[in-house]
Amino acid sequence: MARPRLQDVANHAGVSLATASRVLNGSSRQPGPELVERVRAAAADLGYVVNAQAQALARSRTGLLGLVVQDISDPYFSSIAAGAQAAAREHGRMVLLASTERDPDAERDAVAAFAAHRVDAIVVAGTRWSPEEDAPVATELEAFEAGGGRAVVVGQPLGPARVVRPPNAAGAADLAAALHEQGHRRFVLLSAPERVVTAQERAGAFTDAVAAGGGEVLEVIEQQFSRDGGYAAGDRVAEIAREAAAAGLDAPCVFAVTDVMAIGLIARLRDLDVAVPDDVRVAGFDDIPTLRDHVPSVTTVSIPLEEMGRLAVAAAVAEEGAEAGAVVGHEVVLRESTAR
Amino acid sequence: MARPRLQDVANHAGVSLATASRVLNGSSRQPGPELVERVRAAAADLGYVVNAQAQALARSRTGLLGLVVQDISDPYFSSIAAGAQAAAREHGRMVLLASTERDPDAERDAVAAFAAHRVDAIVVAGTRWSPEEDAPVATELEAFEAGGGRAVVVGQPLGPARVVRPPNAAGAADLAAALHEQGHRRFVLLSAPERVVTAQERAGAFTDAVAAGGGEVLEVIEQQFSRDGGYAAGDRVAEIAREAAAAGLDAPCVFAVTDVMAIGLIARLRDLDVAVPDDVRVAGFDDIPTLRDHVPSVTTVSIPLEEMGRLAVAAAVAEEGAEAGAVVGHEVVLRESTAR
DNA sequence: AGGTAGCCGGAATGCGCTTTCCGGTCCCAC
DNA sequence: GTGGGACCGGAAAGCGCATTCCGGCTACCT
Repeated sequence: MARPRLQDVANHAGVSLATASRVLNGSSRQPGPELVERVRAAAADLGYVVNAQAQALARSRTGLLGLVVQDISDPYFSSIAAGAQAAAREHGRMVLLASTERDPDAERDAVAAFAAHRVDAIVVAGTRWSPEEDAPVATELEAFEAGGGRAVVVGQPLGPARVVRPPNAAGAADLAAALHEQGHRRFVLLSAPERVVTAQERAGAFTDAVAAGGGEVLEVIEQQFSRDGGYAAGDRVAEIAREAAAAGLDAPCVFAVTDVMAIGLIARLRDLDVAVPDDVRVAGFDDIPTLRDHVPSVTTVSIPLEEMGRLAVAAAVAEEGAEAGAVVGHEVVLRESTAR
Repeated sequence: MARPRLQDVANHAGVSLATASRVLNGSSRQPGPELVERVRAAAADLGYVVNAQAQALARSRTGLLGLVVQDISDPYFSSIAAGAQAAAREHGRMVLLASTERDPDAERDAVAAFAAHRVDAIVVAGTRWSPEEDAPVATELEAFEAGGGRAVVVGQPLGPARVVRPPNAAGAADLAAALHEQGHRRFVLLSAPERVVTAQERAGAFTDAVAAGGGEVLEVIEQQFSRDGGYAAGDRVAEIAREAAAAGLDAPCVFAVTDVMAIGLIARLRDLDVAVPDDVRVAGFDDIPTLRDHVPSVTTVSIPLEEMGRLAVAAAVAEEGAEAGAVVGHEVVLRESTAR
């Protein structure tokens, strides 16, 4: 028993294919009420399920939305994905997902695969890399838009894509100002390799703001952009803290460019019996959901992850005339980890 | 400039449509090397991108995999999704994602939408509900398999689907045994409404094992199957703990049927100045990634979430002959939260 | 040398649906 | 009573591709 086709429904209802199509698939032109009824009944009778593939081919619109994230199991991305998914559902779109394990090549492959599936729009979420590494994805997106698709990126500009920008610079600057307000002056920067643009944006703005406030960045530690990177930085941070204590100086304040690094760092410091915030202060960035129940509670910059996902989808499905970029707010949240 | 079609490539290369198709789309029949070269060059020249929709229609296979989860921002599901995504990529499949906000109706809608998109297989991850609530999804899956698709569920049996079963009963029993071994005898069960089958499986097996060991379940608290549910249970747990202390009894041990509830509970207990594990012990279930850095570290049952996602995809893409269900291991992990 | 098996390209069909166009009705206005 | 809109149902032409035949060759076997 093969799946019934629209033609079968039409036959069963004693109408033409065109009429059946108009009844069942949201055409602007609706046949007379009696026929509508007959077609509906026939469809129900046969258990007809429309073939979206065939529809897409005929309409040359798929109603599909491609979402590329760098690691779907990372709370940063799964929050964005949740927002995007919800918005897509509201707009009647389906989401094709790709998780790239933070590999720019996989990012390009994902975009290419989405293009092959003729998704109506592609959302790429996550930090940009070096211009060389970004180039292939950018080219792919270029081709995609040339073919009539729309590209949106959550992060930094990439090729022709519209941009939803996390408030990296503003957030980091405000964080620096708030910490200054609290009396912190001696900072350590826990950042990521230069190619990670998000880390650079946050670190750069933080450094500038610290300098402007008359503070000092004692050292920049460069580590992986992950929980384990933060953990790995723990030993060096512990040393710095001990030197400060020995010299009778104020405990240093570490700005980890992302919450997951801050969490990893604190875990290592705990292993090493370095107290937070007594021996060293720690601040992060993102305010990921799991941070809420962390001990000690962690100072961070809260950014609306789900909303960013929603905004990206909104930009992706918006009518031609719609605006280009979206700005989102942020909020510095001071918690125990930087208490004096 | 419209997108080039295969026909354009064929013309440009001076060959027939059939030949171009055979060259570019992994046909078993490969034309002569000279033609292959010409077609390749023409495709590159024109920037040809195959139309997966048209392919799907012609082949009547889409290469799509539908993944239904109950909340993509929940680490339980995002871990499963990560495994599923990785496996899908290895198998050359694309993933269509739906997140249902734990609504059985949305679950059914998602399955129906996937069926309309003619995905080759559907994976539904998450606890089952009451038989009445499950029925619509089950019916939908039934129809889907009748139409030639394959259904896999991660959780409990549902309609005709193959099952990847989390070791709920075995894990909970082993946890009870391990806690008994540690000397715990007085337990409190923090469970979820009866309709949440996963919670019932864990709670049931735990209760049985406690009874078998000569322990006692003092009380069953029923709350939402979420972090906030755990938080809400905090007040009652605190009371129980205080009564125990007043009566000079051993501090009770709470088994929260999922880690996120355990985390919420501990958060509330901290607010109330009830010490874990001194005043009350807490154990969870799942060993979600974020648990690693929780303070106090939490006793739990570790289950291989990513692997479950992979297994589900493997079952979904397996050849006809392949086996039905998959079993996964588990491991009780004793940590500070239940230390005596 | 004759015959046949095996290849190779290409024409043509069809996957399931949307949509344009067309001819036919009905009704209203003049 | 007639002409003209407005509407309505259906035939047919694609949407872009895979794949089945089919006719023509070559190479090999006898």
